[in-house]
Amino acid sequence: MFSQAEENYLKALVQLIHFRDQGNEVGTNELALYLNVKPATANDMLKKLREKSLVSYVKYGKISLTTEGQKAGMDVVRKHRLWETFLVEKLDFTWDEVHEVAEQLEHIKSKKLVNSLDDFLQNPKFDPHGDAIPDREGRILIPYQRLLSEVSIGKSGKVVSVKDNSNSFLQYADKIGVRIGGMIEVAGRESYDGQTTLRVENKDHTVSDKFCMNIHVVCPTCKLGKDCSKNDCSF
Amino acid sequence: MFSQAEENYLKALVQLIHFRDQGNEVGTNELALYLNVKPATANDMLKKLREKSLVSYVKYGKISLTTEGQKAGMDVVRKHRLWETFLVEKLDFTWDEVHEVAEQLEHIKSKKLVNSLDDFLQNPKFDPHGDAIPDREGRILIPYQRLLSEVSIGKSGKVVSVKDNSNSFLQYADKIGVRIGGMIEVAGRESYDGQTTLRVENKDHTVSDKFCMNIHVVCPTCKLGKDCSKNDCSF
DNA sequence: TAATAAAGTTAGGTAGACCTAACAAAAAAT
DNA sequence: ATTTTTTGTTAGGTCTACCTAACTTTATTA
Repeated sequence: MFSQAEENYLKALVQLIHFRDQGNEVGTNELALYLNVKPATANDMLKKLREKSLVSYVKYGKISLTTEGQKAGMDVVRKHRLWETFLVEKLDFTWDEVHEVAEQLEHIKSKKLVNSLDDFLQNPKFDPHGDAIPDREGRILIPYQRLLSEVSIGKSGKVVSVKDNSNSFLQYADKIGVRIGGMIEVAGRESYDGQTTLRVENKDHTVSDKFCMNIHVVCPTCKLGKDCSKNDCSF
Repeated sequence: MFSQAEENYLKALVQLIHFRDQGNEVGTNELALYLNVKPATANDMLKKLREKSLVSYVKYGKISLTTEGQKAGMDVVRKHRLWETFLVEKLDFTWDEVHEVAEQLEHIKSKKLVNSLDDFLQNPKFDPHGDAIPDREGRILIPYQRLLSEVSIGKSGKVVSVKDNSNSFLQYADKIGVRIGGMIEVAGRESYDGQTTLRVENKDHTVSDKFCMNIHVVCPTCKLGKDCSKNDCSF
């Protein structure tokens, strides 16, 4: 079994290496920044994880996860996202309240618990933020998604996830009716600065390009699969 | 907030001081034994808890909890028992599988989580072992209960709790149909060695006195309250 | 390409929670 | 009431996960 700290590093590496749109190279500094520790600390831990064959990297080189390390990290992500789903669906937590608690719950060690919880929630494929939940083997479904900032004028998308998890962002999104599973139409976009007019629940809101770059949407007709273009796709 | 270790000590002290039938005096050695640590370790922690005004004791003297310490310990017990209830009722864990996982879950820090869970479970008063669940203020209902070994021949009792939580005991109890909430009739008892014949679900089982001393039962007609004798009590 | 900046590493140090071994006080037994 | 046993305490050490400060390597840029 892994310590809580080890699990945090493995999860962080999975997120930085596998769950990012571009730039899947990770360094000590970036990892440290992500985990709110100092580079020296991250470096210590990387050596420890290398000893345990969970990561592979050479001095001054880039970091990658071994198969075993990736599996372990995925498992933490799986638990985190299942607990988030539980909190929202069963205990009526709101979208922006779950993260902190899930950070603790993800470290509970019990295979039976995770799998029972999965069944209890009816094996959800996506969590309340719209992120994919890895299955027992660490596999995830990858919806064909793009940033709201890249959706053409006049087209619509269904919100599947957000990149920013800060309270200020989540509350703002919530206020203008932007939530996971909801539809957004791009009514207009200013070429000068990317200011974008969104139509949400029949109301228009003008938001910044920055805001749009934090929201992932999928084509509402063909949510899954990479062959989206074959259908009469919204994008 | 308290560390996980601190919480464990506070919980242990609550159990040893308040949740025991007799001998509510606790010493360093006993506490250490209970927590599977060495006396020196327990002593270190006691000094730390005294610093924080959670326990009060003098060198070589007996240990007691301050009001604050008792509240904190009760809170851990509350969480432990709520999670056990959740595991059994919602995730179909069995009686003897819950303890280990609840030991981890009890340390999750979120008032909202505990109270939501409490509501989700419909504010249970007793956990799957039949132990009382403290409420938000740390209060518990005390059922008028006695040991099965003290129930007279011919009388019946409803099982409310067990003292032994070892797997061997729990599995044995389960095998002969003894479970929380179930009825047991004392059909006979050998005065020589206390061998007792129990009638459970219309079957008779002969068990040892030791076994009976681990089971708490309440009068089935007047479960709560100390004024049991007023009614036509089964005992 | 040499100077500067950024990224990564090492050495040595702290706090928490545990340990062993030696010792002191209190309780029990002779 | 003295010895023995039990119980409790102290001192000093380990391991984990963090830290700072100093240093080295790699990358950037002038």
